[in-house]
Amino acid sequence: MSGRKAQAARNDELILQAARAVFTADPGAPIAAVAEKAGVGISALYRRYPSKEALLQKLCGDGLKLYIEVTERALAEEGDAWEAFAGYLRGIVDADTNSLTIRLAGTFRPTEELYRDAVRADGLATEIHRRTVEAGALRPDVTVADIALLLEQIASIKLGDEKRTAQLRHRFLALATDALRVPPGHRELPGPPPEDDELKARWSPAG
Amino acid sequence: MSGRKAQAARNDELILQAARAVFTADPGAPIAAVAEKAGVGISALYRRYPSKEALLQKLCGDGLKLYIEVTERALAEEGDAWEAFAGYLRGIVDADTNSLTIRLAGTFRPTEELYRDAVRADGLATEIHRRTVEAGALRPDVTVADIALLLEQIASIKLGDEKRTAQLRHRFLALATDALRVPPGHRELPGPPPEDDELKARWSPAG
DNA sequence: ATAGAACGGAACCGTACGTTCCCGTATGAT
DNA sequence: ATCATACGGGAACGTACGGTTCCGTTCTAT
Repeated sequence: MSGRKAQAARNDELILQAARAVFTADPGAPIAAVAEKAGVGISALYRRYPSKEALLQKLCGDGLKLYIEVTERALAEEGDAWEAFAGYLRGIVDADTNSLTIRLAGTFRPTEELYRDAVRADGLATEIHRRTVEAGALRPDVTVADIALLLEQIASIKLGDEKRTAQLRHRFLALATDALRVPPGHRELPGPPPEDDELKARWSPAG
Repeated sequence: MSGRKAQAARNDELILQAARAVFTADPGAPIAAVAEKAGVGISALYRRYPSKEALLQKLCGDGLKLYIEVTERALAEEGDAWEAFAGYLRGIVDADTNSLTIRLAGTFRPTEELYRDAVRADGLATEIHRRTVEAGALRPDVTVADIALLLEQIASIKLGDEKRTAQLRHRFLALATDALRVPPGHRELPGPPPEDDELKARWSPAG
């Protein structure tokens, strides 16, 4: 495969990577910025996606699938429950799906498929949380929603280039992790934990 | 004092409160939203501030002064060093100055006064950090910049109304606090801590 | 009554961005 | 070699948005 077909296939990937990078850095970025970053014209974008919304849905869907993948991998681990959980958290931070999936919330209408994947991701997160609590490794007053919100906070860190940002995120993840583990005696956490409804509400158009 | 003068004086305050509320909720909000929230016309705004930028500078300055006030109050405390520090963190979260001061970074040119206050705030934060570390209450591998970035993360939480948001922020502050205190044995934090330069870089127009 | 301060809000204008359209170009078949 | 065509580049279009200005109105003090 060469010539036009090859360029088209290469552009497919180029555009997705550029879009991911651009919108991760700035969720409100114009579509022209994506084209420029990808080194292609705007037509190349519109040939593949009928609108900006469609592109965002695609990116969000991919992010969600990656999230699911990482979580499933963590659930498959058989060793120490705490290590599996800590590795899961690191995996999510590395995958950096929260920056896109969540910061784009409310900027487009979720598709049916997106919704199904979100439910599945939710179920998996609940599962690994439950497993870790039951193993007595994760403090039981921390809910799944707490973890979700914690990961969002870490995703909110953005300083310097990509590499530095990742480094700092892992630094703060380590700090948070110290607080999550069961051994030491903790004070009771103030206030009720975040509810699923509260987190979901942000996906409605009037976010 | 009554009539027009009274309304003018009332509007001064009304406008500032509205501006704070609106820009805290959405740093990119239009100026018309402030006028509407304050229940006044746009003229009332432009009579007091020559431009949007001037209003933002005023808000930012006020936030910085409040930050300084809270920190000074914490430094004045004579009791347990850890309790003073924990109270300081809660005070900053309550004052909610980070939402404005930091999220507005780069959207306007900092004034000379703003710069001086920032330096002062920086000094005070360093002082209370140093004091707490020296008292052996705060883990020594956590820097002032770490604390600053941590407070930013907590300020990034925004869920439901103002009350609920404050509640959740305190919940996660409590979690983070558990990780900061000295007693338990921690793993070494990965990656170098954030540098002052990194944090300051965001204030340049090309943020 | 009248001058003038304070306002309300419509109108103006520049900008930014999603989308469309036209044209050049390289490809692959004839 | 030629040609029909798919593909992509990027200018151009239309629209929405938001900062700022401006004018008519209202209310106060004299």
